[in-house]
Amino acid sequence: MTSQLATKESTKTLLLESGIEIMLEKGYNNTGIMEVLKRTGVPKGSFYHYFESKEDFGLKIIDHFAEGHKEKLDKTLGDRSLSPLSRLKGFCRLAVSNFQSLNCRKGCLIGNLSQEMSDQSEVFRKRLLEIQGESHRRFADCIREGQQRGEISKKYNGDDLAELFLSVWSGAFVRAKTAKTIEPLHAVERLLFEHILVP
Amino acid sequence: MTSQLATKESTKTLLLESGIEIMLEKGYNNTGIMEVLKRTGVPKGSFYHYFESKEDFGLKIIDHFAEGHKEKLDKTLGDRSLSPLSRLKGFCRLAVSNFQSLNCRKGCLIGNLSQEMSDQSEVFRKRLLEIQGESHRRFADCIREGQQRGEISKKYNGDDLAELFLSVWSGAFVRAKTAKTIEPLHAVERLLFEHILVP
DNA sequence: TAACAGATTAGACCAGTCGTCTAGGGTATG
DNA sequence: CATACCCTAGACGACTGGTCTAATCTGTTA
Repeated sequence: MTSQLATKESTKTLLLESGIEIMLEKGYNNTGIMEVLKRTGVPKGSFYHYFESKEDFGLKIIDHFAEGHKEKLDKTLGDRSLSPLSRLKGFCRLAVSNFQSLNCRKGCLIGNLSQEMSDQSEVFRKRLLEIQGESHRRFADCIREGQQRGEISKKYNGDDLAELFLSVWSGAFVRAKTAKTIEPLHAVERLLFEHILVP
Repeated sequence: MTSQLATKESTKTLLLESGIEIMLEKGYNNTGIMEVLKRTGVPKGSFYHYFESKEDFGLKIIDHFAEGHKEKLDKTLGDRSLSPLSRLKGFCRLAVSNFQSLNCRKGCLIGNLSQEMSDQSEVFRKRLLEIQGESHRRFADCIREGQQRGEISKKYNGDDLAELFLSVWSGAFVRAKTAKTIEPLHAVERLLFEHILVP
C-alpha cells in the first residue's frame, strides 16, 4: 500500500513537473495533454485517473509551482542573515541567472498564466491573484524592514514600492523574453538598486 | 474597380479588427478562425482569400494594431504643445481610462502576444521586438527631452528609464488584469510621477 | 489459493479546429 | 454580350484534444 501511494504520488508529480516545463513555454491553452503524456511516458488513461480535467491539471500545476516559488522566496527574502536590501538583490540575481541559463525562455509561470488566463477563467484568476498577493506581501515586508533600517529610501510607501518592484520585474521579463537578452533586466536592476531604492 | 477595392479592404479590415478584439482577450493560440468569422459574418472561404494562413492573419493583426498604437503615441507623446512630462502623464491617463472602460480586461496586444508567442514563434518574436523597440525609442526621446528641460531627473540614463517605464507599465497591467482593479496602475503612477521622474 | 477492491491502463470515441478545394455568383470592362 | 477577375459558399479531409468506459493489474484478506 505504501508502495502504491509512492508510485501514485511520483507519477502525479512527474506529470505536474513535466506540465510546468511545457506550460512555461507554451502557456495553458497551447499545451496539450498528449504532449505531457508523450514526454513522461505515462499512458493517456492514467491522466484522467490523477486529474479531473485539463483545468484541474492546470490549477494543480499552479499550486505545485507556487510551492516551489514560496521556497525560493524563503531562501532569498527570508534569509535573516542578510540585510533586506541584499535579500532583494539576491532574489534578482537568482532570477536573472536562472533565466539566462534557460536561454531567456519561460520566465515565471505565475506571471505568464496571469496574463494569459485572467480574462478567460475566473477560477484561474482568483488562484493567481492569491499567489500574487502573497508575493506582494513578502516583498512589501522586506522593503519596509529595509526602510526601518534606513537602507531603503523612506520617501515611498512600502506597498506601492513593492507593487512597482513586482510590476517592473515581471514587465522586464517579458521584454527580455522577446529580445532574448537579459539586458532589460539589467537596466531595471541598475535603476532600482543604484537610484530608486537607495535613500 | 475602386468599389471592389473598397469592399476588399473593408472586409479585410473588418476581419483584422475583429481579430484584434478577440485576440486581446484570448490570445493567439486560443482564438479560432471560426470565431472571428462568426462574429463578422464573413464566410469561411473568404478568409483564405484574404489571408494565407492563421499565422499570416496573426502577423497582419500585429501590424494593424501597431499602426493604431503608433497613432496613440503620436497623439500623446508627440503633442509638442505639452511639456514632455505632461505627455507621459497624458499617455498614462489615456491608457488607464481605456483599460477601466473595458472593465480591466484585454490590455495591450503587443504586451500580451510578446508574452505568449516569444518562445513559440521566431517570426512573431521578431516582429513584436521591432514594435517594442519603436515604443522604447519614442519614450526614451520624450524622457530625454524632459531631462534637458530639467523637468525629469537627470540622474538616470534615459534609455534605462524608458526601459523601466515600459516594463513597469506592462507589468502593472498584468497585475491589474488579475486583480480586476486599476489600483496597481495608480500605485505605479504615483511613484513614477511623484518621486522617481521628478528631479 | 481464490475472491475481492482499488489503482492503473488502454484505447475507442466525439467534438472541434485548421487549412484546402472546387464550384459558383458578381461586377466591371472590351 | 462575352470575358476576365474578384470574391463567396461551404463541403471536405486530416488531425488534435479531451473524455469516458471497459479491461487489467496489484495487493490484501479470507
